[in-house]
Amino acid sequence: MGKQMTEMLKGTLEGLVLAVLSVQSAYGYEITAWLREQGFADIAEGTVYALLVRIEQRGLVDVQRVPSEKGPPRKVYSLNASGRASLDEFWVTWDFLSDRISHLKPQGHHR
Amino acid sequence: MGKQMTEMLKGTLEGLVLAVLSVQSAYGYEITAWLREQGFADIAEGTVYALLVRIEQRGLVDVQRVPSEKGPPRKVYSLNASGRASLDEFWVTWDFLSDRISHLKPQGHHR
DNA sequence: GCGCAGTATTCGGTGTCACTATGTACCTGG
DNA sequence: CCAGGTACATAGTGACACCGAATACTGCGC
Repeated sequence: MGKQMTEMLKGTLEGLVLAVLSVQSAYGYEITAWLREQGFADIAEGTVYALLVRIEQRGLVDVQRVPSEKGPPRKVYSLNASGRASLDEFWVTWDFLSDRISHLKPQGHHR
Repeated sequence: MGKQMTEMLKGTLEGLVLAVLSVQSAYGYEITAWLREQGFADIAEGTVYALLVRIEQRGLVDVQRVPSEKGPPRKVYSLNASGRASLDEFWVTWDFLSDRISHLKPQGHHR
């Protein structure tokens, strides 16, 4: 992963995960695998777990331990009301930032 | 500034500044003022100056001291070849990330 | 002439975040 | 038994934006 990507993920990775959880509950290993499929090939497992611990401690998600047939019990996270509010905020912030940045992109002005 | 914005600016602020400098050379105070006009109202002056020092040390910009009629001499930064390369990289990273994130954005109207 | 506001830059300390590296634990197949 | 996939946790590191304060140069009003 490039250094630029590492820095750019700060803040956005949390939104990304919240957005995923808003669609469907999921557990850490699953989310990591999904991110890798999406092209975040080098995302570190530890990063995702740490993020999940963080949003749990902030009360943005509810957790349920679910036994797995294939390994240790899973911690399934689901977005709660606080989490949805935080996700809404994320979209506002993202829209603002992405709007400002797109204005600066050379291709932004068409021929 | 919201905490979300603070985190999201990590990595993107540098790209933002490089993009500004690709249009025209500028000095710190000027860049800060411009950012504030663009809606980054609470951007910290110290943040911009620290960023400029950083990209100077990485050799992405050339610097020229220019006397000011209104205060102490200005440090005018201009993007060099390395800086343009780094900016190109930034756009690649940005496009990738913003593409993944936009896929997750609910385009509907339900919540 | 003196303080004050606007201009312009610098710097030490803080908190947050992604990454690295490693460890633990559970299960199945060879 | 043990190798490999599944699943989670965490101590330490580095990078970055922020805060607060300091420094310095100028022109203006009093």
